[in-house]
Amino acid sequence: MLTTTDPALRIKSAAVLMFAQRGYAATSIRDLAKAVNMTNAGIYHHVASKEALLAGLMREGHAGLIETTHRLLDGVDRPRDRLALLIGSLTAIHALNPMTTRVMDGELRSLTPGSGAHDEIIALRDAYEGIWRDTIAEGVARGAFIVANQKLSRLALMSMCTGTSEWYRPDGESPLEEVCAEFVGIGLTAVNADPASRIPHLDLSLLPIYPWEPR
Amino acid sequence: MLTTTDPALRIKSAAVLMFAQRGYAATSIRDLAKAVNMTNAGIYHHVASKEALLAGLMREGHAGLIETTHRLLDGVDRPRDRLALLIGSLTAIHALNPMTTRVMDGELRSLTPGSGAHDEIIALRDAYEGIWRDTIAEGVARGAFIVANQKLSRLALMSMCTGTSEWYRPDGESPLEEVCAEFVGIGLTAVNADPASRIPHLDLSLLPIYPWEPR
DNA sequence: CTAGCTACCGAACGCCCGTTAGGTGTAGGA
DNA sequence: TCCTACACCTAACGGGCGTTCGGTAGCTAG
Repeated sequence: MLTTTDPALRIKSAAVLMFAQRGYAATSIRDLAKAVNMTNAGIYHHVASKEALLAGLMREGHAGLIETTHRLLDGVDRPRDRLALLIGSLTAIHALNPMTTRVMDGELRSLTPGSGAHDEIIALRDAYEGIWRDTIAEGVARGAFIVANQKLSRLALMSMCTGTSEWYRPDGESPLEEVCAEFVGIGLTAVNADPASRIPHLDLSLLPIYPWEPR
Repeated sequence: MLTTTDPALRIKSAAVLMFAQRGYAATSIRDLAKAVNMTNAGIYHHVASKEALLAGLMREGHAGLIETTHRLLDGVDRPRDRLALLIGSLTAIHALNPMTTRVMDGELRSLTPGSGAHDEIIALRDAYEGIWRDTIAEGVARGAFIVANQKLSRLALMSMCTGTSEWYRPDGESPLEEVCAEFVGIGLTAVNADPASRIPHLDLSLLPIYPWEPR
């Protein structure tokens, strides 16, 4: 329950929390309504359907991730620096928005296959993965990375980053900067990138905290 | 739908498939019954409840993982070798049993909190994580590993391994041996283990394929 | 031939689901 | 003062849910 006045945002906030914790299928409109002090019918004044609510969260989530990533990488040329920013930002966004990213990463199966929303989210996810794919391919082509299998390396690194939303706690023992630095270090050595030269600084304040992410 | 004659096993097999693909909450007993050519009532001759079915899969899954791990590590003394076996086996078990491991990793939230089953699975999961924790701590204590933060390194590596169940395909471009070798390499360099000495061989045929894992 | 067991089925129980139709109250502008 | 727009409500719809009860068909042992 958030202190925002905008009811649509309060609904999104409660929804992303419950979808992340119990799962979409296990969350009823009535549960959601109770969390924002409405009746089930009241929800439908702000939301077309339960599935449209999920689709909206996932669409805006992915769009924000892609937009932020393009902004961060803009003007960065060296593959090693680009990969460092990809690893750091994906990790940090998962740490800063655990509920939203859990829904983004885990609830694709809850969108009706073949519906426009389903295809749209898949396209967004593929677009994001394409940035990683291209970055690694470019690094290998330029001789900046040496890997046995590009796809394997990418999947290993992305799993490591996305896993962050499952365990990171802001009041835990390791500050976010340390997590990102550690993961960037692991990632760069995993692709045999030059370990000597400086790693570009990642300004965490440039990363999105989704307005509906529960506080 | 499996060709086994044992109906209890056919139910487990269909259940783990549907739980992994749609999620526990989105799978009904009637769906499950249809998949094994029974009526909903017929299921209850073999299973006490829907939740007991999930709990059984998770309990036996974790128990098999822990038992296999202890067997693999038995007699292996050097932390570097132990960690290599942990990484390789966790990766391979996720690749060989994608449905079971997805349920094990993702459906803990579907067990009623405070129920015996819920606490039991948490204890099993903690026991398994303890093996990793102890291995890394021992390696650091003995000077075999150098890490900034033990918990961070463990979580990064385990996320990488468990992610395998989400993307690995037996008919894909990389054979399982390559995946394991690659991940072991990434993991050992992540903890700054001695990169020179030989990595112990992991016999994939020693790893469990759960009898209910769909084929 | 019968008794008992296993493996089911048909029908129903009470409950909860997503969604909708139609109404109510309130706030702000003309 | 009336009007419109918004933000919600009560009540209900058809349907699916997990689960249970009371069977029944088929097999095996005595």
